[in-house]
Amino acid sequence: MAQYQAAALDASFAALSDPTRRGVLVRLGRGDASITDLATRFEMTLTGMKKHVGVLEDAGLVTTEKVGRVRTCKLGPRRLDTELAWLERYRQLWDERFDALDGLVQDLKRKEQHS
Amino acid sequence: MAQYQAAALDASFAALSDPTRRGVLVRLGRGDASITDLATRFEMTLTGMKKHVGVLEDAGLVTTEKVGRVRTCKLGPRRLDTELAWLERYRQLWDERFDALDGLVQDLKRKEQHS
DNA sequence: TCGATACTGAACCACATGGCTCAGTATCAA
DNA sequence: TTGATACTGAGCCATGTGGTTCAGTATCGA
Repeated sequence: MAQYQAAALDASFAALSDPTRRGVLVRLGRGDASITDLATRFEMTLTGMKKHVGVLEDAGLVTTEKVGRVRTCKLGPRRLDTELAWLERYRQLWDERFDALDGLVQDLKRKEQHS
Repeated sequence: MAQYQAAALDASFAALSDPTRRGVLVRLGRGDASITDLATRFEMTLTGMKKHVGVLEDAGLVTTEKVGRVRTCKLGPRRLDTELAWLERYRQLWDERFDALDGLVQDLKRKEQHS
């Protein structure tokens, strides 16, 4: 089951690894926007912005619809729940790991006192 | 202030966008491991694995130390808190956005009933 | 109808990525 | 001392990325 989500995580984390794309997501959180709107705001050519939107769309984070000349972009169906869950699980692992290390250090200190 | 974290987010999300690297993190959550350990488990050459570890190290997610012939890898200082915070903020935006849309739909329905 | 607008696709560029091999170097163990 | 082990670095390859320009096509508005 975990494997089925691996590709989705690959795509969404890759999509999030670019500051422009993170910016686009935040911008779309405040309202839909056309490619031109986004290209203007992020000081980029239409073509360049369209590529970013394509990446976000492939990752399911954005959906677009073209009406007339204008392609309108809006937040997609994915709320990044899987990604959040992964990070939370990781944090848990991290905590456990460092707790274990703490325990080990305590052990060592105790042994040292008795040696 | 947000800008200062942008590069860190770039690096960590990029590091997380590869399934092997996510696997390495989980593996290290269960205990430290050498490059050879990791290369064996993920069926890859030492050189290949070393590159992955390098990416994780650059992102601050892993630290390594070489003792004798063996380089031991362990979880790094970063607990992915910034990344988690970003995703949570995004999810909030997402919720607000879709609540707003819901409101809009309600409005439209109401107007339609009265027309 | 005609100009302006909005996008689209192909093609190019420099550079990064994810893998590999191969040829080292350094260390351990017998 | 010598062989095995563990890594390291250079360099190759195919592919992807983040941007561009340029040449379209489609639509809108006067």
